[in-house]
Amino acid sequence: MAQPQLEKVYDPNRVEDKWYQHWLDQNYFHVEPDPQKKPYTVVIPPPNITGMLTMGHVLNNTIQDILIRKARMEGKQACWIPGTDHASIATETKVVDMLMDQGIEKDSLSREEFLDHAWQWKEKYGGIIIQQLKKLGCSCDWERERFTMDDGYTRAVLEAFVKLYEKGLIYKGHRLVNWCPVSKSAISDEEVTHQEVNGHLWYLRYPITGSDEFLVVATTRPETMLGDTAVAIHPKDKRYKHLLGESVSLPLTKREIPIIADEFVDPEFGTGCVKVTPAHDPNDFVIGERHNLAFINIMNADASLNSNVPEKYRDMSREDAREAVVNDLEAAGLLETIEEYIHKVGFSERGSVPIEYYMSDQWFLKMTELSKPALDAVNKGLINFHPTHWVKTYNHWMENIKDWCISRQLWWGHRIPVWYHNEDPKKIHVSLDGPEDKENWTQDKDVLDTWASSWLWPFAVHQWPEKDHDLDYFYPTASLVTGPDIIFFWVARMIISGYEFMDNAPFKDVYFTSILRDENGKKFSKSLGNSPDPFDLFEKYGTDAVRFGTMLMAPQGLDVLFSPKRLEVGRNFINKLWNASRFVLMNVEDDLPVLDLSEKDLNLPELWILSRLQRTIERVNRNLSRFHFNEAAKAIYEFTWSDYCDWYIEIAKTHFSNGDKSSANATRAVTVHVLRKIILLLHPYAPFVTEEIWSQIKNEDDVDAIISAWPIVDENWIDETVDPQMELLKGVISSVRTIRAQMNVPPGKYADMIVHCNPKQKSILNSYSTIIRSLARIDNITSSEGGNKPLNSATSVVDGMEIFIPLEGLIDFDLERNRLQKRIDEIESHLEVVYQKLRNKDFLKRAPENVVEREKEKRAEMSEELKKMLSNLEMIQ
RNA sequence: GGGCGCUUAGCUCAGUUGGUCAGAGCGCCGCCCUUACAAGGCGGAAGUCAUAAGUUCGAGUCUUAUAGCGCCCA
Repeated sequence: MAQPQLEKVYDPNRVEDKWYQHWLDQNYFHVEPDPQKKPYTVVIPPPNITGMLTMGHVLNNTIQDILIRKARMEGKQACWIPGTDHASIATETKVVDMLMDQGIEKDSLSREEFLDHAWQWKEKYGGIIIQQLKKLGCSCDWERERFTMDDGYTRAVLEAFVKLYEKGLIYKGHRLVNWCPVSKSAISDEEVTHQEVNGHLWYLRYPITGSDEFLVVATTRPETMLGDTAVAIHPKDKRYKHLLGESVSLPLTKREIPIIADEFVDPEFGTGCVKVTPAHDPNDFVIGERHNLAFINIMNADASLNSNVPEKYRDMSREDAREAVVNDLEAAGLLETIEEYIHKVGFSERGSVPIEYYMSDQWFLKMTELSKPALDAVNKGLINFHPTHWVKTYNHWMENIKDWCISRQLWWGHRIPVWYHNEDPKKIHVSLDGPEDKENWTQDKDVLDTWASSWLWPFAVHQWPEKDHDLDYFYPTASLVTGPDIIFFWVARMIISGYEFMDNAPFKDVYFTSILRDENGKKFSKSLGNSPDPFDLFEKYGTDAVRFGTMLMAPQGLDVLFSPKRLEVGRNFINKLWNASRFVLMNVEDDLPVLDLSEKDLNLPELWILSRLQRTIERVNRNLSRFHFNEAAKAIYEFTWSDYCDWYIEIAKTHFSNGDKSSANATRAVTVHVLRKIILLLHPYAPFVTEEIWSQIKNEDDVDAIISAWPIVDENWIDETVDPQMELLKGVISSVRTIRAQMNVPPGKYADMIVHCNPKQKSILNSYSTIIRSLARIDNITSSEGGNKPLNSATSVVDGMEIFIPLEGLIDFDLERNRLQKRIDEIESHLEVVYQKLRNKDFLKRAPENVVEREKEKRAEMSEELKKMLSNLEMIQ
């Protein structure tokens, strides 16, 4: 026997970096177009350069790695294109904070100076997450790494803008937009999240001009009253109808504002009178346009109040202004009452503060026409969502799509390629390189929304819009793996841009991952601090275990309650596999058996495990092809642990020790063969440990696991007849073990077994008696077709066979009676169900024949077992 | 208000097109350091498949309603 070449416990730290470096050295991850081979492309959802690896990234990128590694093993040109995105708002915020720490105000810098700092920051920190993806084992084609602000990519982004502008799809508008006071920029509808907050409803009295009376309006935002330009009532509201055409005197200001009627007003809300602030509320904006009201912007970019409000309130923050306004109104006796009020407030996703609605000049992209081919593609099945239920969400958004505000008041990003003539700003120039006489023009100060660059990702990672061999070969991509939280931000828009610019879908399948939550169901988030650091987990369990464990616990389409404890399953499995491999290596001769299995005369356990292996390969492939990663993982897990380790290897031990060289060698060959297939099936999930084990068990001239041929089903090894035979063997062994355990037979004591069975069963038992003796700890096996039942025995019935274990002196008859009675009750209740079906004439008439047949068999089998159990019980009464 | 999803063992979840006596991991109970693995082995206990009705010969699975929970959109 060879010495074990593997350590007793798997040590991930010893092998992970070694193999990753080896793969890089061999350049396995890089591919070039090869017309002889099929491409399989995945583009990474580019992580943000400010980002650090989270468990969400682990989940997402492990899945992509699984797809890519499998495709590579299948001999495809598997290309996983990595990269990062520049994240305008997030990065600019980081850089501004960093400068602040150095005592530098952003406003004191020129745009160029600021961008210098930003690029420096990017060089320093922007690559961290890429390094982290390498630790995770991602087999990306690093030679193709892209960044959304690379020169080439930038050209693509600007080119797309110009093309859309020239088609008349981009326009500039003075509109009310979502405004983030922290970033001091517009943000898109998708970047606003609505949350319920406990607020108040303030009832304010507005004096009616020329009267002693008041009109009372209710508002959640009293400070905005400084920008009111009307009070509105419902046209049919009898309470107020007589006031139409009158005006009120707006408190705290000296302005007279009209009382108007508008259908939009809900007479049930508050008093039925609403204040109208057209420059700060989307509904009021519409009313303002309808009634030609004044639009008074009362805020600065940071949401402090501007010079359009009375001096007293100028430069106050909106929070301070609210307090001051309420106090002053109260002092003036104009505050009627305050109610507790729960309402939804829009928050800036980045700034985590309530957004403002803010009037400003912004660039918009018309979406309605653009979205049509993308909507069709998904509904016609040209693009498949997994799970499919996301289609409805997609459709709903696409069918109600609004124009996209693509400008951002930031410096870090793609500067909008629009120039205004210095003499006449109405004259504009839109092009990639700008006007020739640049000195007469001024470029737009704003940059584009980051998503307006990443929506081009599947083709802009190549040389688009240049003619490009790589683009031709690698586009469209195969699958996209991403979180459902960015279905609108990114997925929908990529599909739109794919059809607009490439006239083709960017991918065929979209897999939406689970959302990870903690044990209490809270979404992992930075602000809650409930997100585990993946590197702690890699350290504790090993990267493969984290990958495999995560895949095992991530169901399709549902959220995952993640807990590090659940990764123990993964770690234990990796360790189990490791030790099984150790065992195999300890039991093969110095040179591994090179055997042509088809020439061997194999025994039942060998035929069985090979047949089970085919079923497992089939199950893994089927589930991977339908993106059920957890079920494929489970198939590998169950086969390896339950079939291979618990049964086959235990059986193999008896062959290794019983001296028959030819059968031992056949067993060795099968043992190694099956293990190799397991290793290859598992490789995409757990690349490091499998490559390590593979290096020990492969044939000398075999290539590395990462490029070995992916296992496919070999029909020759599927044998329908071996399963029932093996089940018989396993059933006998299990049932003896159960008797032993329940009768407290000491593990070291071997018992005898007497079996009453049919000739066929007898033949199986005789052929494999060594196995039974070893696994069930039996001395002598006596089998006959019937005869006297041995006394003082524990009994059980397996597949019609009666098993007797004589336990003179050891048997506790009370225990045994209870045991038998319990089983009898069980059979009787099941049998009753079967009888009910078979008594039902409709069942006999309408159910398919094989189903009826099966019920009849069950009736026969269970009646037989019941009869035997009853008579055995009788014996010990 | 509209949409989507979920409810199966103490916990976390599987469960293909309706048809084995409903499964796994963790936890729990008993025995075992059996020369790959105690991160292990063997055995065991544990479920009215949320509730109600319907379709069907037959429902965890299909339909409808109800309740509870979660998410998205307005």
